[in-house]
Amino acid sequence: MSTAHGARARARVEVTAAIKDEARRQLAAEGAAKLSLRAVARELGMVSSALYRYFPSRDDLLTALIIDAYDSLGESAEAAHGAAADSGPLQRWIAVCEAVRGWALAHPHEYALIYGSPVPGYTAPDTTVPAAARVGNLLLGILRDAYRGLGLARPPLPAALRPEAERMAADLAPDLPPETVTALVAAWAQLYGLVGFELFGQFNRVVEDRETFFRHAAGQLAQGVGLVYPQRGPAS
Amino acid sequence: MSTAHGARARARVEVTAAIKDEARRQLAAEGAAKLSLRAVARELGMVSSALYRYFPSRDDLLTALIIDAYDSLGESAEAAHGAAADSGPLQRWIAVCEAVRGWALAHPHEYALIYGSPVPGYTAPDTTVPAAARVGNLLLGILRDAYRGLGLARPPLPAALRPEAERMAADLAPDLPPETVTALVAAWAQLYGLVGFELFGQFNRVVEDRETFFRHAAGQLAQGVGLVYPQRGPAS
DNA sequence: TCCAAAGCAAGAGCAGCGCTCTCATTTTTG
DNA sequence: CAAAAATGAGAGCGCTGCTCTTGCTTTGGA
Repeated sequence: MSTAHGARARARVEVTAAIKDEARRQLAAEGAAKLSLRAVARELGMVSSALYRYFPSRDDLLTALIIDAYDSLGESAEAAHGAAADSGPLQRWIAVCEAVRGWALAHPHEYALIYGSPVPGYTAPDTTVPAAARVGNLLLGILRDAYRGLGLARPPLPAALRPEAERMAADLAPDLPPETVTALVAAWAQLYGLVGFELFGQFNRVVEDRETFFRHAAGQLAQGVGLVYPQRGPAS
Repeated sequence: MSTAHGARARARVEVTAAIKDEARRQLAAEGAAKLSLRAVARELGMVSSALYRYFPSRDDLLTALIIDAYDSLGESAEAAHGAAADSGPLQRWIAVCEAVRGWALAHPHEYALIYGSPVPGYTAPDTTVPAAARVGNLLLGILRDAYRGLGLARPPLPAALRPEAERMAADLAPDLPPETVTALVAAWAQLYGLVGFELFGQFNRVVEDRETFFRHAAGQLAQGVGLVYPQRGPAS
């Protein structure tokens, strides 16, 4: 159905892909701010106006790149998780965290695109949500496995936060304790704080051995979500 | 000396301030990417080329705004810390964290400017370092007080990280244990992860009661640096 | 099979941008 | 008081995102 509509449709997906490829190259080389539709068109041997047949605006091109970046990051994390499938939850947690960091260091501009300052006036369409959730779901899965296996330590929860914690748990993982889900959301944000600080230069002149530092911090995050010092989990 | 050089020098600082004020207004209104020298000049009733007598480039204007933003954030944090001066270290820690979050929510574009994706090709000059360090120094001071008073729990440190931890401690706070300094650096990055995720929309459809969530998370960070469950500190 | 409809590339053009250069005017300084 | 420095205005260069019109090609129904 999607590939049957003749030469024209096939050419369209090819050109679309070529535009995204060239845009990604410019993004990696110069950053999102210097991504220019005209430059992309020039490099592809087309005139700039022709490009608008494929992406109605520069922001739409960026949106496409954002979704691809989320997916690329998600794939990296999932691959790392798969490679550590035989290890314990703590090792898999750390493997995923390190995959996120590794991908970010390898694709700094794409990371900045998805986790840095949002483009002004630009709000990510709902299309990006599933791709953006992949890493979170991966971490959630690790916690689920651990919860059903060895059990999870349950970080204490202040009374004021309990309603919100139960709401989040109902939304994200009804089979996990609210304490765990809340701790995961916090750890998730904190993970990106660590990666972002390293990537955006905030660790310059502060942290030198960043690899070791990050591995340790990832382990601390794991402890925060109850992955360390496991105890028998209470009945769900 | 600095104000004595006649009307021209006085006019210069006034015009410089006016430019920065107008630029800050546009920054708050539209974000850094849409900050235009021409628009600033237009609003000030001058021609765009005249503006280059005060800021040699758009990036230099941004640098000035960055330093101001760091200082504004630092002042907010210090004020909050001062207001909580009579409270215990944990309360002061949380007060500073909440001040950071509050400032970020009140000045989202300025926060994005200093803690979001760096401007492409732009590397912050060393001028920004002291201003950028103010919040960190504040948190460090809280830990120092606690360490000298009730004492701090000392988070465990893996052997692989010990050399780096000792180096960081020697650089940042030779009077504090390496475990504490390492934990602080991590908590510092994680704090900005939490703030950034909320600010940049990553918590949309995930966290609703963000105030309560953040307060809890800040308390968890405090625990991570040893501020909770204080025990008699060992000899320094 | 033919023809209207739709898809597409190209070019010209608009308004805006950062930035540079020149020129006249004003203030400061030796 | 004259030389030097600072300042503002204007024109202009090359770039940007984006729109509109003009022809050409592919497509799908009669």
